[in-house]
Amino acid sequence: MSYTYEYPRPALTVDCVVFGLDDEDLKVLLIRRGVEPFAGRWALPGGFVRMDESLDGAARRELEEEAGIRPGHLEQLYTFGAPGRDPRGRVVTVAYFALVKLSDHVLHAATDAREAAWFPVWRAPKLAFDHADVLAMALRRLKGKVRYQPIGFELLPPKFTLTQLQRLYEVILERELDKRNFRKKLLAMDLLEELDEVEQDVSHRAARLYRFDHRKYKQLEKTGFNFEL
Amino acid sequence: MSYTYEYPRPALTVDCVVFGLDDEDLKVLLIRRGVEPFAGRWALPGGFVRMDESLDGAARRELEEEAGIRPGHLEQLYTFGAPGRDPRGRVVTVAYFALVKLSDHVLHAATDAREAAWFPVWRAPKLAFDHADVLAMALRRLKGKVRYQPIGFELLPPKFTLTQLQRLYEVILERELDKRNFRKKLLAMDLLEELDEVEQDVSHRAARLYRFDHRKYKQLEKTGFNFEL
DNA sequence: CCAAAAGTGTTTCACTTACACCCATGA
DNA sequence: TCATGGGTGTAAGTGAAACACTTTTGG
Repeated sequence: MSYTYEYPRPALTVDCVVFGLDDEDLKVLLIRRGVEPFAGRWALPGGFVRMDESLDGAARRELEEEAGIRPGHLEQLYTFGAPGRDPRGRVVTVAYFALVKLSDHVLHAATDAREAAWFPVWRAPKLAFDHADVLAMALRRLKGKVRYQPIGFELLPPKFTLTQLQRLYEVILERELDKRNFRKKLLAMDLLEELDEVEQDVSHRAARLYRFDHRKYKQLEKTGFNFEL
Repeated sequence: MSYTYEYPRPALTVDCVVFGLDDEDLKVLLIRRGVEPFAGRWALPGGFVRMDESLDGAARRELEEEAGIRPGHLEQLYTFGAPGRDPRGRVVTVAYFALVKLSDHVLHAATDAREAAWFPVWRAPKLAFDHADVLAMALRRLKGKVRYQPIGFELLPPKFTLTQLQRLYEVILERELDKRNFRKKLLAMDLLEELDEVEQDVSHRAARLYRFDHRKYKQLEKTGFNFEL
């Protein structure tokens, strides 16, 4: 059936939804397009998949090239291939979903002459192509996954306070959580290493810092343990 | 940036993992390959995506063409694109995951001159390409999803007994469930319509038949109800 | 009357939820 | 000393899990 190779082929791209978190908001990384179609519009970082690289590899390369970002968590999200999604012709895109520690990634002005910026996810500008759909799906995935996999930590600095962690969940899940119950539950999991340090430069009692214990999590995972909210 | 279109493009296919359930086993639909590579080997049904059809559309078309199947549930699973996965060259495949009522799909011998058959998922033959990985991922997805979405019903006939339903979950989740707790929980959800009929032709007390109430589920979904196990 | 599966309730235990006050710190 | 967030425990309610016998039917 090698004649099948003579079929015309769609173009193949990857696009990445990269989330970050700061004191104000959950943020998403966008790039301003320089060329048609959608010149001037904001869009997800992404680009064409090369013949010799994996899909994950393409996603990582594009993030590095377009924004100098190496995400702490990267996973495939969904593949979008509706025939009309790119006005230039048939382009199928494999969308990825990534989390970064914003503190590590202050954008040092547009790596490859493009404009890159973080936008609050709930107030993103109008996006190019079907990227609004991609973003929406990524948010749904984040909201779902954060509850049963400890990926949220990839949005925080290595050392964080329980209040920061709680705020992370509140922002992502879009609801308030009870402080005492939250702390009880998380500490009971025994996945947070309690440090002998406190946050600095606050004008009130300084909170204790914790670190997520990846090693312990991997152990527990094997024994059938399930992280849950 | 339309020069990018001159990049060489990977070929794009879809492959489908179709599950069915009978009295013995959870089954997966396989097609025997007629040509190289992997001639004679069993593989997932699938084929090339046409320029004018959606990815879902391609999956449905291939299932129809290769096995005469119209699945009750079809969803995108994952996109596999490791550079070496097809010996002929770069082929990226969008994998789908489908459920059918086996009773509706007794295979009427190979629609397009190919051999198609149902295999027990835990005893599938050696598969072509990376299809074993695809199957493994589909199983993981099924196992996960069946617990929080009522898709299992797509594997059963429209009218079924609670015992059949329980067996379905036991087979998929690979563990035994307590009969009383199972019935209590499911009936409490109020999603099963109790019919005035019983199963036929059994040599013991006949069990009552139930029907899944899709309509009611859609209602409840809106009100924030969550199906769970 | 025997075999086979259908059908049915209660208790225990664990976890979730709701809820309010004192403490430590820096300004 | 005041403002700000940090940190803590208990009681009530809800849901999960464990568990065994009687009923119905056909052979």
